[in-house]
Amino acid sequence: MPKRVDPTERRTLIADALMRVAAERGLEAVSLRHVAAEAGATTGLVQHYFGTKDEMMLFALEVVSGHTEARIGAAVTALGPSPAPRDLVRAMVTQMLPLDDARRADGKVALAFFAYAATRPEVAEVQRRGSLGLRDFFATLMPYAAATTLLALVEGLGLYLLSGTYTVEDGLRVLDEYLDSVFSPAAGRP
Amino acid sequence: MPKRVDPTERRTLIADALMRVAAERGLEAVSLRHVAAEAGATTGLVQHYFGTKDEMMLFALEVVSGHTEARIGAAVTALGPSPAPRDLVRAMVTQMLPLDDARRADGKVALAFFAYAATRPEVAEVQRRGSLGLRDFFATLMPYAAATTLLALVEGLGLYLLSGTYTVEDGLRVLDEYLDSVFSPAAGRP
DNA sequence: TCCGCGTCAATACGACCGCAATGTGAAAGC
DNA sequence: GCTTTCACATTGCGGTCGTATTGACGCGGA
Repeated sequence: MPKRVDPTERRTLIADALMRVAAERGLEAVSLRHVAAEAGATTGLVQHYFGTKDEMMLFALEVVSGHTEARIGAAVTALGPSPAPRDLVRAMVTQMLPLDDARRADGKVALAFFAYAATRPEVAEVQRRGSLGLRDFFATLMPYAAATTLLALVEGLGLYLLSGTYTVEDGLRVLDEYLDSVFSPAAGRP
Repeated sequence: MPKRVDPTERRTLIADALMRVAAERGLEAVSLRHVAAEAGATTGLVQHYFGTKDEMMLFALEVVSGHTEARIGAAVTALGPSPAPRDLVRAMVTQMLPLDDARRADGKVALAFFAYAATRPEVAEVQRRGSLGLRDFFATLMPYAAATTLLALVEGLGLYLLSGTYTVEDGLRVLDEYLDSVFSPAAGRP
């Protein structure tokens, strides 16, 4: 047998390059050549690990959601055991907001994929499942309607933060106010 | 002078074709050839009225925002004079949601442009100005923080409605609940 | 009348695209 | 040591892209 290589390692290496290209120049700049160049490889390598471009895109989408899920998981464990519901929810949705460069890059790619999904039903299905899973989890911590609202609110905040329309302070203030309205029992009313 | 033609009429004709292509096949399928074919014209005509592709895209973006603004204006005048603030706001944001085919198509294009803007600062600036203008107007009808929240919420709802993640009923329920929380004086509390 | 210009069509060009085919090099098994 | 097989590199094909160029056609002004 010849030299053996971990295929998923190579695939994530390529997907990382893809996301760098997508974050810097947009998803429409993602081509086999550009991704290969960004990865310091040739198009042949990319072709070897992804039979077609669509395969590559789909894998990259999974990597992006993997990033956010990993961040969410880390933030949750950092909270220690049995945190207050409000803290838990806040820690989770905070990881979905573009608050630093890493999350900004992921957010850009995620947004690009959202538009990409508008004409690819199978991609849309992946996103749909992820969002609804999150919504259902939130619904165990707060009323169903509030969970639905929260998710939409966070998505919209992410958009406006990404485009620079809202400042980070505004975004966090909006988020905290909404969490207050859900989790605190109509505070400050005599 | 030779044959004269209304240039803006031709330009909107082309832009309409562009939006049809974008709504059906995604913004990445928007090319001079495709747009020209959809408009029943040649690429030469498109080039004649838009020196470059970017000019065409920018004009189309203005047309999309024009659509929503027109819908908003119509909905507002349909409300008659001096409507209740809640009704006014609801009528306006409802026009930003993809609740029928026309608004769905516009929403798809708007989403595509949002992603497009992520790598084009001058496009992002156009969108930013529009959103902040709307936010400031809403801020004359409700608290500033609530206006900020509402806009983000509507944007997120639009996304989830577009992707089919939320149903129209869910979306409208979320919207109405939020409007209740803003406009009704902590109802149902003795 | 005919000239000039606005309007549009036709075509060509160079760049880039996804993808397939083919070649090369090295390590594992015999 | 030869062969096999995986891991990549190279190259080329057919197509589409944005754009520039060029020309035809029609009509208002001289």
